[in-house]
Amino acid sequence: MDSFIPVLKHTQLFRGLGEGEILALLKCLDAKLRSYGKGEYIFHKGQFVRDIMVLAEGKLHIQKDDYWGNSNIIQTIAPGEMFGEAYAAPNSGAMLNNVIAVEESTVIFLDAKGIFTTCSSACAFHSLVVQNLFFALSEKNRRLVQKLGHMSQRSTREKLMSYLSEESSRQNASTFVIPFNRQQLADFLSVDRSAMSNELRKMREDGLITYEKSRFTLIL
Amino acid sequence: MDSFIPVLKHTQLFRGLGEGEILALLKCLDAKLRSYGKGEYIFHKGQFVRDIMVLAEGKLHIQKDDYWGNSNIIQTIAPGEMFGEAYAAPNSGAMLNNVIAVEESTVIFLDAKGIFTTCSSACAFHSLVVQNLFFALSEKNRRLVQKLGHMSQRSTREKLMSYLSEESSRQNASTFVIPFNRQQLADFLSVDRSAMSNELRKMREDGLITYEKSRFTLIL
DNA sequence: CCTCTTTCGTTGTAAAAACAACATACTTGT
DNA sequence: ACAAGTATGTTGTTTTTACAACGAAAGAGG
Repeated sequence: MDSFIPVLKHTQLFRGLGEGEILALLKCLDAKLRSYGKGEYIFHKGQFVRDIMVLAEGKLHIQKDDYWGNSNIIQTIAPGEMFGEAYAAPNSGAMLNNVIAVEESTVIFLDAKGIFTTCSSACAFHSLVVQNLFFALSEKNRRLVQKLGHMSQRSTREKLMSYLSEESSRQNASTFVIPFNRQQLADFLSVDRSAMSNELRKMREDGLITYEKSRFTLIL
Repeated sequence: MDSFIPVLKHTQLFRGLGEGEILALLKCLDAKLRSYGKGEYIFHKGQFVRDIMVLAEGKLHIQKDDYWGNSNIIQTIAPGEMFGEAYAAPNSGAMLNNVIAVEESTVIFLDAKGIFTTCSSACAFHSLVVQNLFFALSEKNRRLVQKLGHMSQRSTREKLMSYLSEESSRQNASTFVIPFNRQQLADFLSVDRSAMSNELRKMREDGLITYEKSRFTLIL
């Protein structure tokens, strides 16, 4: 566990805290580690969760899968990122999505109720953590709205342009790498993979973009 | 302003606080009132906001409008509900959507930075407000994910079923009234109104639903 | 009560997406 | 290096959606 302190130090949740404070907090929050293999489920839809999780290493997808096998990737989680905060509040109900490891991953579990109750060991930094948590959730919120912005586009091409534009401005470069393969990008945008592949080709023919694998360049 | 205290008492933000405490907080947070006519904009996309707003009366839509005149209703706001919390954090960037009054409405503005800094008048309940804020944001988060669930459905029929099912279970009744007219529902689900109307008829013919205006009944 | 405006349903057509099927390229493990 | 499995691109067909146009119904205001 201690080996992940350097990672934790740079997470949104523990921003502004020293190593000693983090160590104390981990105790307060009854931190637990668990590892997952590629393709393994961290959570199934319908499960009840009262922990807040931080990804220590690897890569996760939060996704909604339907009866017919269609997936929709709600969000990707990179090391240092948090997930499940939206379920930390009491009366949050069951989880609405699946959480899956897309690579070998290690997850840190923190007891959520410890965050809202002042702990015995007099952690004065609790309020800072709550504030950090709030900021993180607020950022996630804005990201969800961004994604809704892509999904609300009517055509596949518009969805792609919306997503690629955002990614370009987020990475502040006209050439950038996206964290998806084709199937995953299609799942993320909720479109058919082959149709999307086709549309990408047309967009390239129309001189809007060039690409190779997951590296895209927006033209003009 | 004082006339809205009873409303505020039952908001998520001020849950658990007495009237006196709310009154003190309103002072702390430099509360301001403003009224809007039907169709008037509360915020335009691109604006910077550092306030948290509570709707005192009326009805609002948070929506994304594109260049070609398509709207996408991200969320509807009812009296007592809060909006803009996702922009309360510093470095939140500009607002991504428009906020529009769909009826005559009154909005309360609260200075966000007052919430995170301890105030001079020693409001001990600040931490409770922060916690309330967190819970509210977390619920909004889950609602956004729900909406993403509808939008990720491939066909109009599936989108409708997804939305109507949720609304039915949320209102805990097989017959229920939705807060949209046809155009608004179409905007909410990001589909064409006439095509949606058509699909609704087919669904009725197929014995899945009945409806009249905004009152729907799920069959079986 | 009448007129003007908005909402809702209906239809036909053109465009787009889903789907299925397959070829090719690329990975991974052995 | 090989084989098996996975990812990507391509194409044709079927289904669905967007769009446009219009008439009927409902509502608002004088």
